[in-house]
Amino acid sequence: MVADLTHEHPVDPDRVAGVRVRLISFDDAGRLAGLLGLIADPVRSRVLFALALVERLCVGDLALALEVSDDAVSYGLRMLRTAGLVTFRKEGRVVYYSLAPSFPHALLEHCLRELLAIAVPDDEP
Amino acid sequence: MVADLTHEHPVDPDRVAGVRVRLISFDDAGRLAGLLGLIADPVRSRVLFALALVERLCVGDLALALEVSDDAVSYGLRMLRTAGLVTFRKEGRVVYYSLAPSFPHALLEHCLRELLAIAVPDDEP
DNA sequence: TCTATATCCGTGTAATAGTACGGATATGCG
DNA sequence: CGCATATCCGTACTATTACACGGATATAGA
Repeated sequence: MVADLTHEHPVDPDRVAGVRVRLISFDDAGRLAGLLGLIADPVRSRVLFALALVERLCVGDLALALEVSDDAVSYGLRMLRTAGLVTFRKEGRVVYYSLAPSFPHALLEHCLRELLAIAVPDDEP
Repeated sequence: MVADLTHEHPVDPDRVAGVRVRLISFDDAGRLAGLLGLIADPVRSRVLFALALVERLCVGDLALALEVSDDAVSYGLRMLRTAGLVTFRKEGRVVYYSLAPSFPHALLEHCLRELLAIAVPDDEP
């Protein structure tokens, strides 16, 4: 039978109802996913880690430090600053980026390190 | 000039060097991104929240609770269980899913709620 | 002023991801 | 035993994404 017509009646109505009232909305989940998706990228997460380590860096130096192309860094920074996660200050022809003041510094540093520890042991082959 | 040939010399060699030695590797960042990317999805994050709320649910009930298709839930669960974030137990023809024992329950619950609070205020238009 | 540098941006593209669809499998029920 | 249900899986389609490329802009220095 067609996939979406199955399971008309809940197997466990109580739990379903419990989830229905307490679960975050699809919109909120979308926003959360947007933020997480922003960090869920090797270049961007390393940019954030790098900025957390040394406070500020310009685009070219970030590219050198991460060993990726200027374009990749520039693209990543554009998304991060559009989301308000980083700020920049132009000094002459150099643009220095830093973590935004509102950036959840300790939180992310902590969470990401923990998640990293979880991620290392086993991986999907 | 071509984008990737610019910025041959670091503007701030000390900071670049500092980042180079202390930054997480591209591989680690990839694994981290993989894990984050897994959660960075409206369906999957809500699946995780739902399972955290009511302990266990079968596929069809999850679909009902989240108001998405069976297929979407099934697909999401497949990735989550491939990554070891959820476990399942087959009872008759029903498959019940739960968060894996090793799941960073409190950590994620905490982090995601915090991130959600950050994500709500402003959004990219 | 003229040239080189640092960065940004628009466009194109290749890879990837999410999901619907159709079918397969297994289990329980009458 | 046969039918309905719950779930999984392979395939196809679509949307999205990350990035390179070429060019534009601004600034510093000669």
